[in-house]
Amino acid sequence: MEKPVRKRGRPRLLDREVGLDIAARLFWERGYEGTSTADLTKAMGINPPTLYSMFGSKEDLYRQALDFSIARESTRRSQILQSSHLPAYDALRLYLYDIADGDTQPDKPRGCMVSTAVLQHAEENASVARMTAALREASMQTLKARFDRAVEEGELPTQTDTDALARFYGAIIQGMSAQACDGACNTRLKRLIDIALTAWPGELRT
Amino acid sequence: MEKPVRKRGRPRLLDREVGLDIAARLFWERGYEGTSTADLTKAMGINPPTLYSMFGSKEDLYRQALDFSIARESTRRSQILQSSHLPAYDALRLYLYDIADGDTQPDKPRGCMVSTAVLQHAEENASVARMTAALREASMQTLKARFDRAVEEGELPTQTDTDALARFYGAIIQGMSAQACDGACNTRLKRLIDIALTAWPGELRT
DNA sequence: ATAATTTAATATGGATCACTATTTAATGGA
DNA sequence: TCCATTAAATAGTGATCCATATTAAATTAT
Repeated sequence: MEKPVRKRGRPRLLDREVGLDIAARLFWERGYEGTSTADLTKAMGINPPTLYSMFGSKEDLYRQALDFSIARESTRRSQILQSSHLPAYDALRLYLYDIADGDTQPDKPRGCMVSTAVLQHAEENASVARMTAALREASMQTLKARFDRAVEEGELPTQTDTDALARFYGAIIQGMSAQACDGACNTRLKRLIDIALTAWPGELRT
Repeated sequence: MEKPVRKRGRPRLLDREVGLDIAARLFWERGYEGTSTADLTKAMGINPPTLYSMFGSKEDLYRQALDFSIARESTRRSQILQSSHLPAYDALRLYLYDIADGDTQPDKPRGCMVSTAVLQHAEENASVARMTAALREASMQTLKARFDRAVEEGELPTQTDTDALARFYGAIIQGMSAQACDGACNTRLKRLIDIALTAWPGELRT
């Protein structure tokens, strides 16, 4: 961790990560198409040219904001899910609870930022939609990998369709996120999770 | 059914219901914000003033297109769900399968048109979002009412939290619709449903 | 035929969209 | 001090957004 050596030239008024955090929140609340560059520059307190020199384009900024948010919070969630000393069932439960609770910041929207992002979209935004779809697919594969491990470790029946099971709990995350958009509180989301967990096909070693 | 008595004046080139069907499909694929009035007029083969004289505004058209689609297809689905000679479990299964299959028309998108509509949105579209959220809530209440009946008829335990159960299967529909947007086929959606049905807390009289 | 009625087409309005060419300001180094 | 460097601010760009005032066309009634 270097001390930020001041380069020569005019100093930046906006920290890059602060900007990404603001952008991520706006995109999360309003969606990609519902967030204008004017919204973004206003929220960041900068002028349009600054936004474009820092982040490239609206689409580039969206990618960077997603990467930044995922890197920051998905790391914790992945650790919960992959934790080697937790049975798969408990890891899944804590993983889902974490999504229901959302960030520690109270004004931050609950649910998952990518699970319902850019589902319907204008043709011109197809590339953005492909990106979010790929992130969702990756999330499904992460769940599947954990379930495959559970099969190997005898926590799930050997004939378990782990792919289908991953897409089922992926659907739960997507449904939770949709209902969070509609204002559902986290206790309500956790009731939803509790029901979803009764579909767990393996033994419960809790 | 009256024969369409020709009124005097220039005849319409576009049938109202044909226009609503075209609009519904576009809004479904691209979302409310992702569909422009230019997209709509082009697809209907009309000019902007015709669209506004027939439907009022973009938002009015969206409401009418949703009402039209719901009236046409939700009637069948409601009949499946409310069918008096079907156990609640089977009614629910057929109801969900119907959503997974989508319309008979092959090019029509699968999933539910409202379950993931206008979740994130610009502030200026808040009223549209409130409408779709209200439709989703109504759909949840429809499920809950069916489950309440199932409790009365002894198909579900008396202590069943029917509200939570309705929101769980509502989440399934939302997750299905999201995955359908990402290209999931109906057999994959049905596998998802089959897992969700294992969370059914009552007896299976099938 | 002419009028009355209804709808369609032309042409465009103001606002906002994502984005940028140019100029100005603020720093460190020589 | 003066320059090189870096970033911010000004002031827009053409395109597209939703919507409409006005005119032209197509029909029935008289």
